[in-house]
Amino acid sequence: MAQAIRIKQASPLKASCHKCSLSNLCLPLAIEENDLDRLEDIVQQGRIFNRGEHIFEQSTPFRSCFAVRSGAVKTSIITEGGEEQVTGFFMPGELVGLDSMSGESYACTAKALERTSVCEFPVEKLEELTGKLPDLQHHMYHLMSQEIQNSHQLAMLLSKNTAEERIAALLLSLSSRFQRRRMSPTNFSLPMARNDIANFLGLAVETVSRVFTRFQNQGIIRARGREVELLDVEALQLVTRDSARQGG
Amino acid sequence: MAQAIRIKQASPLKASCHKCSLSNLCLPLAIEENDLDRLEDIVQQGRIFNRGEHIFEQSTPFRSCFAVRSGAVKTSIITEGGEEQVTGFFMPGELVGLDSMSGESYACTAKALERTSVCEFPVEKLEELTGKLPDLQHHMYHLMSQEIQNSHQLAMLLSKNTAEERIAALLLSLSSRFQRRRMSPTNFSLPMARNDIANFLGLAVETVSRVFTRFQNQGIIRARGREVELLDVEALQLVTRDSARQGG
DNA sequence: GTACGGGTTTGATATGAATCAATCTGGATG
DNA sequence: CATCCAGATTGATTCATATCAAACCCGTAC
Repeated sequence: MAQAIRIKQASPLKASCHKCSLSNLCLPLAIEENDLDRLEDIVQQGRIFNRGEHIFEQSTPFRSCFAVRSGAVKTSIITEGGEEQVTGFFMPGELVGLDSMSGESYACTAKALERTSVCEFPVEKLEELTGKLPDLQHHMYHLMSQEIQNSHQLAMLLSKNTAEERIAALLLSLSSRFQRRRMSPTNFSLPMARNDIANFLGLAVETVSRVFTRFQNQGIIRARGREVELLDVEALQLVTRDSARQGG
Repeated sequence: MAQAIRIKQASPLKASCHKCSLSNLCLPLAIEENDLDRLEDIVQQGRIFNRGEHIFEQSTPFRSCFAVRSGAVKTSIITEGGEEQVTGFFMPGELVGLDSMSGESYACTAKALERTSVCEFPVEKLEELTGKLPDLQHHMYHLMSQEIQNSHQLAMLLSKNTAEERIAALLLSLSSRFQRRRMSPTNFSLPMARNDIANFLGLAVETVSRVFTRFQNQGIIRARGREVELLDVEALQLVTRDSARQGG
């Protein structure tokens, strides 16, 4: 018993990227096998967060980016008026905090949507390392620009698409992300509440609820609480492209 | 005299960051005086674009980022359906193309809104250089995360704010950006058409027009075509905060 | 088991902005 | 100078979604 504790003390914070099952999704995917050690040197095995706990909070000093290891994370910004705007959902292998690399403090709050574990990358060390490993630097640029594109995509969705289109798009996005993680793309459990979906997509909760039931009545999905089954993926894709049909 | 010419010939494509009046806004602001040469080594003085000309086009091979030198640029993405979504406006000193650093091809189209000159930074060389200059690398991270934040801010505006709030926010954003460039913050000429504003803010042109006249009738602004005068900046700020007042 | 409460669903009504339809303006062109 | 045309404005009507209000569902606590 005392020994178990001892062992933990021996390498208390280091995570193993070599052994990590997410290495093909997360930062390791960018770098050579023999450079992995250097990444491991700077990674810290973060602690586990229970549902609802903050991983970091807006306006507190910015120290690290976090890779989701298991669970799910939601990021949001709070306005002066106290309103919340959900800016993203993050699944295992995805990096949270890239939007904060511009300043002294976090630009958003990150919250665990379920029991979640993360790996922590202190920025200073990360920047130092990316200066030495061009591939890693390149990958960081890649991730950040991806994040910009995602956000533009979201803006597009918000400004041009109907409630149904937005929700279909979200379901499909989640679906493909589950698939990349080798989970069922048609049968999954939403990590977030209706409320978060509504906020993220710029809708009222009631509207989200209504669209879910409408889709259900049309036989496109089956939804019971957070459990969702996509019965007709093609139909969903058709919904998202409806705007295109009319527009072009 | 002959000497002045000689100097120009010696570096036909090279831009002078040393002498550039935008050096306190653009990439040079990040780096030491004595490293400026290395930045100059990779910059190419781009050509001048007339109103409406493309600086780069979506889906064509991604080669470079561009700093606006004079004029103004609009970026937009085109959907499969052919719809356009304006994703941003760029003023002198700002870097265009950061959202494309993730892939082989440009993620958006950049178009000159007026007669515009740019400096070109080939990505390969830029990445190489940022690997050597930590300050420059840091600044790139800074710019990209800023871009993410901007985009989140836009998403927020689109999902939570009324037409009036969105337009007030845009006017204030432009105002402060003009100010940073030592131009009047209250008296400027909009580089973009109403149509672009509408598209960017997720509104119909008619709505933009109506809000402009409404603001005008309230004595908050004066607008004649693209010429705009902000008569009551505080009132504009109040408009943007109205949502906060009600929400919190 | 019963009571509680957050999250969700359903229904009725209100509303901001889109859409449709003219009209207007001002700069470019012959 | 008259014509043209894209962009901008104004007005009337429609519509998707917010809002308000109530009921429901289910896991948790007592």
